Amino acid sequence: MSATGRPTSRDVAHEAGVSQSTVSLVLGGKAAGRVSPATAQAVRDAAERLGYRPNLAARNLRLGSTRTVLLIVPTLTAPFFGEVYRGAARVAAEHGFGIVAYPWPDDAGPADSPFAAPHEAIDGIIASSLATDVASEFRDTPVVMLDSDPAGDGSDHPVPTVVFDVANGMRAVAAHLAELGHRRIGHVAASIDQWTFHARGEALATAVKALPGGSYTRASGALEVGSARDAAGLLLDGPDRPTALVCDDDLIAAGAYKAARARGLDVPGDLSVTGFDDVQLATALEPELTTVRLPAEGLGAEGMTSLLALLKGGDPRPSPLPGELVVRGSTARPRTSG
Amino acid sequence: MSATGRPTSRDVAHEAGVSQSTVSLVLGGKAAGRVSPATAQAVRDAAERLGYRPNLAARNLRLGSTRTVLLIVPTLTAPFFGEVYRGAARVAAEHGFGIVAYPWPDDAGPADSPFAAPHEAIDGIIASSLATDVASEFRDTPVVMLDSDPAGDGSDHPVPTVVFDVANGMRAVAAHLAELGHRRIGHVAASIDQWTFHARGEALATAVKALPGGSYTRASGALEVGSARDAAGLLLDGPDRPTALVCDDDLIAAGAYKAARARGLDVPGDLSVTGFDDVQLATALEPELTTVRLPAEGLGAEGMTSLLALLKGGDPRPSPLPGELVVRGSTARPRTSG
DNA sequence: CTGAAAGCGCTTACAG
DNA sequence: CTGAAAGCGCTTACAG
Repeated sequence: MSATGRPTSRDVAHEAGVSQSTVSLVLGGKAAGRVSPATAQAVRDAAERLGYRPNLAARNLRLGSTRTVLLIVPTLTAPFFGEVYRGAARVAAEHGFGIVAYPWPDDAGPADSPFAAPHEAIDGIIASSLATDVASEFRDTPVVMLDSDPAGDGSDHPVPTVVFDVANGMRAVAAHLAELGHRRIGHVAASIDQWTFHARGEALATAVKALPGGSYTRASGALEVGSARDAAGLLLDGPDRPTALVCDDDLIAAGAYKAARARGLDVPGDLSVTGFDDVQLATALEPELTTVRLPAEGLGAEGMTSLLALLKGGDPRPSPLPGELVVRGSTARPRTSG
Repeated sequence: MSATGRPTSRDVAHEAGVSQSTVSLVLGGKAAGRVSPATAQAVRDAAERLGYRPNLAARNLRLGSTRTVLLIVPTLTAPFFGEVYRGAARVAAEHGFGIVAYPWPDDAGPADSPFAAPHEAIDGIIASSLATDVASEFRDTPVVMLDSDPAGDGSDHPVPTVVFDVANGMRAVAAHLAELGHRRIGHVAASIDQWTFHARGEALATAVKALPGGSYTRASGALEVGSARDAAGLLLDGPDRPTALVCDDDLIAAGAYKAARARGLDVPGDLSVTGFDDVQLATALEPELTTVRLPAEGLGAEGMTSLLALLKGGDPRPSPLPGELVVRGSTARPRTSG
């Protein structure tokens, strides 16, 4: 056995009384028709006795591939990214790949790029909800972007990008509110410079303004309850108070609830509120939140599928993933319909 | 340049007109006093021109260490684990280690153990909130457990374990409620077989029963809003309705809010409610939730510190991390004090 | 100050 | 059916 105490394939070979290459063949599953069943069994027994596990660094070096993909997310602290991971991991597992999650740049503390980290031994990258220009940091590593501007950074080397069809989701929200009779619609926006929020805002403004008698007002704040409450308050205290508040995100909707309650407004009696994403919070709130469910797991799965295609030399062009309006208790006809 | 297109240290050597070992010395930061500044600079320039990045599989194989630690968590979909990751990653980065997150067994889909995955090339494992007996799966890989039974599985080979002092947290909740005048206290428990929930329940029951006139009732449900609402409802509909509901978790408290509202009970006027964890939801609720803040980031940091000690051959015995009672709007004197 | 060489533990042609 | 050998790209004594 080696000095470190960890057995190698040589140790197994010695134990089984065969050559090291035979061990490799057997344990690599390439023994069929090349090694006698008895020998193969002896090798497996020896490996078992010694508690042998192959050294992956050696295998990776030899094969020039790690069958591992790095999933870069802005934070692990949002449930959304856990679902993205799950979807990517499922597809990866079906193809013998593993996924490693890497929060960057936020959670990691000292601004170390993924390539300062030891996980560099990877075949490809899925980057979620990051600015498009980070793709250039990855040099020649194949990369797929998630939830980013599909138009890319305008470079001549477009990166495959999987997005939600958030515009359509916002149009569904606007249509739902319009059907209930709402015309004065306030938008509590996230003041975050990300493609998805720009797309949400644009789609909503366009849809509301296209409504006969539609009026669109807007205030924005950080993606955080207190800030969202203040932004919603601005809209509620302004002239021509909106009868409905469309929020860029479920957490922002929680802030809108607080602003409403602080002013003695009942949701949905006096004010309808909608969210976006449909995270767990949406059903924890009272009343439960009308929102747009985004298939986060599907995003991860589609991202991994595209990356696999890319690794095979293909040129994937993923289509946007549709969201789904989920109507719950936070929307109703406006008291003074008009 | 190699056939794969990725430059190696040989390529850099050739470009710079030096030997491969000199390249390794320079780029490995071991050139001081051994390589002339001019040569060193030539090497760095050549590496830059070629876009050279070292092959980590080769380095790992040579060094026998990956300086990478696997963080195993039951799910990535809870914000709690994101914070654990952040704490562990911070300490790891300070020591030149990287952290790789691995959800297991839940999120990964097909029940593949961490050792079926390609990430096996690791130096150690931090396992959070898993059953203690999984530690035996890891054979000779150094492992530290987080948020698990500190007594271990009773084997002769105890695993270093970092926990929160949840018992003390529950005692603080009980003391807070007792001081407000509550005596009939209901416990909405999580029906999950994990050390932390057993410890929470035991500490609360003991503390309440020690109160003069104290009465403890209990109902349990899954860690999910609807199930928590039903469990809380059971307690509220029973004889001698409790004046306060102590919940095992913030999400369960959201369920308790719903049960109260469904019965026309005001929180905190008619019913005080407390949570545990202090996740984002706690301040998104209305009223904001009195709860116990658990230092999740500290748990990750302490776990990594213990693992580093273990890797150095030490015998770490981490102490429990204290929680902190955070009093907000969901607790008040009972209407009929006594 | 610099280079030739050994070797980490695998996989896979190749020879027998 | 089995084994000897090359080589993946590094790091690090060792020799000069």
